[in-house]
Amino acid sequence: MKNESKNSKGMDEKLLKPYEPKETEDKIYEIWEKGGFFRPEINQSRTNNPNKGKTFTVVIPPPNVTGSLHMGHALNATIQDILVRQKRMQGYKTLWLPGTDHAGIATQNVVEKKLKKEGLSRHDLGKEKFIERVWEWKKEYGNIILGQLKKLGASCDWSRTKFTMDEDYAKAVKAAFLHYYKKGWIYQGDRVVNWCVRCQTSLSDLELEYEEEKGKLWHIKYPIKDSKKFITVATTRPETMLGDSAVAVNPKDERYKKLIGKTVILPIANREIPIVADRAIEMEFGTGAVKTTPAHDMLDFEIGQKNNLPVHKIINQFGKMTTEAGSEYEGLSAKDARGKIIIELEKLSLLEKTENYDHRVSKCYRCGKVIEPQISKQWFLKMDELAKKAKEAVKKGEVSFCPKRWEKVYFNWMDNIKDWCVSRQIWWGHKIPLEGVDDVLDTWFSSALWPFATLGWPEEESSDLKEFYPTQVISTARDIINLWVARMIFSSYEFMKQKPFTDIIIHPTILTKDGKRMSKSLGTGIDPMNLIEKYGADATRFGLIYQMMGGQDIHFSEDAIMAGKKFANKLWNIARFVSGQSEGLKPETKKSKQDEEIIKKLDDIINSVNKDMEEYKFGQALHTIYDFVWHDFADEYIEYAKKNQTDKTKEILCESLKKILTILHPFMPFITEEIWSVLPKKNNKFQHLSRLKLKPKMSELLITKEWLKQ
RNA sequence: GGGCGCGUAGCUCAGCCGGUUAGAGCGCUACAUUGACAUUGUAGAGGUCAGAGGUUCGAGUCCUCUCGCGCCCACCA
Repeated sequence: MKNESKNSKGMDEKLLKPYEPKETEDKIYEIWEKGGFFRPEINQSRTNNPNKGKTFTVVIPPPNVTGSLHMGHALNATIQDILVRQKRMQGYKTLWLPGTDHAGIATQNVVEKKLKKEGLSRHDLGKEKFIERVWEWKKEYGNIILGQLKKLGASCDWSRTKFTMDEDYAKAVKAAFLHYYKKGWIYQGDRVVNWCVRCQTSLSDLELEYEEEKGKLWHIKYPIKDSKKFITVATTRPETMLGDSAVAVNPKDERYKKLIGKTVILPIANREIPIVADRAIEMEFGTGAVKTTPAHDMLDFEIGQKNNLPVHKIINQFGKMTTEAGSEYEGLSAKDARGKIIIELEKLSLLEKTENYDHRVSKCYRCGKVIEPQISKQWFLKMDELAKKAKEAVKKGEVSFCPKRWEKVYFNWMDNIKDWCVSRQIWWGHKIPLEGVDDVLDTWFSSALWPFATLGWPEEESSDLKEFYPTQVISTARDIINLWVARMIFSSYEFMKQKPFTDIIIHPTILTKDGKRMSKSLGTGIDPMNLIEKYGADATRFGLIYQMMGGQDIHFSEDAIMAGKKFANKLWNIARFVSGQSEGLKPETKKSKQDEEIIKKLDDIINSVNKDMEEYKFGQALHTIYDFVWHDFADEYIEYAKKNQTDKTKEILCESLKKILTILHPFMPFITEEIWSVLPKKNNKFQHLSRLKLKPKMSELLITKEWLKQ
């Protein structure tokens, strides 16, 4: 940059012996950010650009404001950064739009926990004060994760950072809801929903977690009216029998065929209930006869509707028995009620047998409490029309999953789609914009609008929306394919009349070395910030991508990050050698066999890397660069060039290094930029590698003639 | 009950459309080295490519089955 001092060997003193990422990364990031290199208005300033006028847009999957960067984020951010940096260099007007999600339940829980330490509950504060506290919390901690992304080198346009509760974003949410409402697709209904008694809200099926639990299967005899016979039902939740409205059997079941239509005396409650037929009943399970509790089970609710059964809500929103459960039980917890029921049944000799039975229990994904399914009034969005279009989009290939196999997960969900329960009973979120309704919307309702609401929708005149929509790529984790990706797709077709993005990259899941899930609570997680601290951001990015092969899950090994650090050092020393060697060169104009070979090899690997990048095979691409740089360029050619110090080898060394830096830059942006900054350049237009513009194929560098020759 | 992925060196993984002595990183062994780099170089040890059968002139590579591991979906009460 400035007049560098040279030592006696002609080597830049700037290039210290070992590479120290700490000394360069923050400094370089500041240069990029201050220079506005990540802003599309600035990053496409060249005139002779073959991709002029073309945009490339990626919106980041907005991390929850509660979160801090985990390995999955780090991998995903690196993937996106590689993509946008490459496209930027290729001359696309490139926008990577960052932001955060208000994450209704998650954030509310975090703030509630904090209040608890002060001995307060949210009810002590009241709704308004509580929401104020959440905003305060968001102000203080909500952007931590964005700062961490910067440390990783993410080249987002921070001037366009969005939050799903921003004022303009709230307008978009409101507009979207009212649009559906006017269309008649929003309705209120009584449904059995997954109810979390702790969070006091309904949850969608996708917001549940399942846990295998050792339980029991109780076989209970229900007396048949005007007979001495019984019909035995099997249940894991005997306490719900107080709310039974029927016994259901499969119409094909020979054992029970004759009983269909008969009446049963429900024990304890002493109610008369019918035996009904339903094809959904599995004959093989339990006794093949199922007690039907419409208020507390989804399937039972449906059977109830088909058969016009009364609904007895016997458990309330706090998980306590209601008046309808009978005076003996009112006020008891469901668990206590169960114990009491069992004793009672034993007294009545109606308990036929008890089996051990392991089954999956659904739990709240945020607080882990057992879900209490119960009937409640909720708002729903009709899904049939929306799902149809979204399905077609993927079928027709307008939108594609990469790797393709993930589309199965999507289709499977779309084929079995149910109306979306969009109301939640928490306080932190977008209010449902209807008179007298104080529920809020499911967080994912707002996330579903992310690709266009961040660009200015519903303002028709938004220039960003016109210029940067639709986006090209979304990159995300598999577990939100349906929760988020599917919903963005149908939202976009509904509101924008077009696809939200073309390619959906589903990145690998990062597991521990022995294939276990990384989780904070299990203590198996690794904090990427520690890796950056220890090895540098470039090395961390390298290590993550280096392990990303074949679209499979990554059994994370820190060795790969270490290899990244070593590789950075290797590159650093290659640069020291290339920039240092300048005196006592023999004149030579002809290329030797070795010269020809290395030039060809480099051009070959650049083509191969470009091809892999187009197919999002980032791991393969990085392996190719690594192998070439270390083994072909350093081990072979540099050793050759040491023995043949000529004008020619010097020239080839310089040209090759510049090409290497260019192709490696999206992967390891800091060190490549740093080395670039100290290489002699004729024209200061090419001061920063991040602003370099290339032809689509990197092997044909736009400005080869101008800058390759020194 | 459906669906998906994986089983190749001690560990983490490459090996594309099937083709000569199966590769890398880390680890291990021996040697080298004050002029790019010990965060290095050279050489080396280490694999019946989960198992069985099949297709083929020829199979980690394609087909079938078996075993083992992991994940996802579904209203088995």
